[in-house]
Amino acid sequence: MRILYVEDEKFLAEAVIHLLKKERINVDHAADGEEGLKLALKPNYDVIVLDIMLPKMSGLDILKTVRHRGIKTPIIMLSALNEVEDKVRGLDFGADDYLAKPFKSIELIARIKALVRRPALSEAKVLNFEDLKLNLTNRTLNGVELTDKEARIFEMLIKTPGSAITKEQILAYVWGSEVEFEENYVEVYISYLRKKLKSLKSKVEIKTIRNLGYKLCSKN
Amino acid sequence: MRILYVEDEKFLAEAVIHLLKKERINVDHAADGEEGLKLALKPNYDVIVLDIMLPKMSGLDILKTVRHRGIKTPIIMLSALNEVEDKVRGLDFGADDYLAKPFKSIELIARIKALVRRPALSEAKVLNFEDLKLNLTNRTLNGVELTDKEARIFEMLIKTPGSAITKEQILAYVWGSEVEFEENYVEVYISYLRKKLKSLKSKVEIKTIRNLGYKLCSKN
DNA sequence: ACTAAGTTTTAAGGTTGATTTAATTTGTGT
DNA sequence: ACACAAATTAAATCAACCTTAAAACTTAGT
Repeated sequence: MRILYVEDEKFLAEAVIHLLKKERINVDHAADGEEGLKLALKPNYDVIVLDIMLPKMSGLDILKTVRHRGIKTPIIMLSALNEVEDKVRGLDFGADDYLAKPFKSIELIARIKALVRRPALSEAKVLNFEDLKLNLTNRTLNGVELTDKEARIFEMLIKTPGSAITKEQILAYVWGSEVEFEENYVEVYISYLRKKLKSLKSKVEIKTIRNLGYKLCSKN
Repeated sequence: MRILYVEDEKFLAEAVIHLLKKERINVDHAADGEEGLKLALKPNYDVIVLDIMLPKMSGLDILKTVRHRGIKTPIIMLSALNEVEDKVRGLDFGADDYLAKPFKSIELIARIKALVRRPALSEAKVLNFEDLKLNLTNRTLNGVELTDKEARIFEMLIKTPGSAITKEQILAYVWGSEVEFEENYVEVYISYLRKKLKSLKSKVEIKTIRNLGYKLCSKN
């Protein structure tokens, strides 16, 4: 599990990070709002923890921007002021939980885990469309193995059957928004996926919509 | 046999530990709730004994957290108050037994032994997959001896034949929360397990799924 | 307490295969 | 037919993973 923790109080941050690591939670830390936002837009995190009062850009602004971009990662807000105001505003803007400072680390850990609740060891995450079955637990498409990037792109496609997704959306989700945008990345991987669909003799194909993006649909 | 005993009353704790040691039971002792939880999450104990009233974190909270993590170690709750309330709540949260204070040490010892004997009686701990038979009672894989860590990792793999498990999951289950995260531990042990599978000429192999984890599957 | 055997941790170097890069070819709409 | 978008391919790169061996622990036996 990997989380992003945006916190400017150096001493507190260090203590919390230490405890999170002991819990096997990987932590990226940002010490101000701008860096926090930059990292928050990467598609790497299971949970984002945002202090509200931050240099350069407030936690609430990060929250707003992230949600505005359509990123659904669970977010926990922290506030030094136990003000109902902040709490209400945070939850309004799409935060998932709220914790007043000072808090016990164990409390934060519990809330992080509550938000993630990963599926039990055995249950597989499977997505279906027509004759296709994408298994994200062992990263196979009808038995054929996919690489990390292939699987994430196909996950996007299969989650929105019918409607198209743009290359920008794919880049944002799979590569994160910090990368130099190279649309060719997407083209290369779409090509790999098509090759695999062909080898599966699937009835489904990835259709190009010029100047827009791609969508999954039945042949003919 | 190794147990964890979480108890803040120093004098009582010393007396009980002394008697347990006479019984050749190895005891780790924690004097407050936080330390208790930390130790309880290690996968080292045959039984955990939790006082309910503790500094920093109550025994009930430890119990809840431990069970929430899927740890099945038998747990005995101790309460200074002979309150039905506590008893009921403890058992609800997944405790295996309950003992009211004051208790006689011999009583505690009897209950610990009762709990340890239990699984041996009911379940023959054998897990199968293809041509492999993992015996957890004597820790052998088709007759070949495994070390503790090897056996625990292989147990995870064989319990989820279809799907992959991540290094994080393995670290959490086998090493518990105490270690600074070292993925190389897992890699080393996977390597040892592969060597043993090879020497068994098994049809089964451990497959790496890059950036995800490992799974067990038939060759070819 | 000392020794020996077995297990786990540490660390370094080697290998592999997914990803990136880049050049070329194919396709599409006007 | 033209211009531009998208597809394809193969080679280069780089991070993830593997292996090994030695050091550091543990445990049990004398």
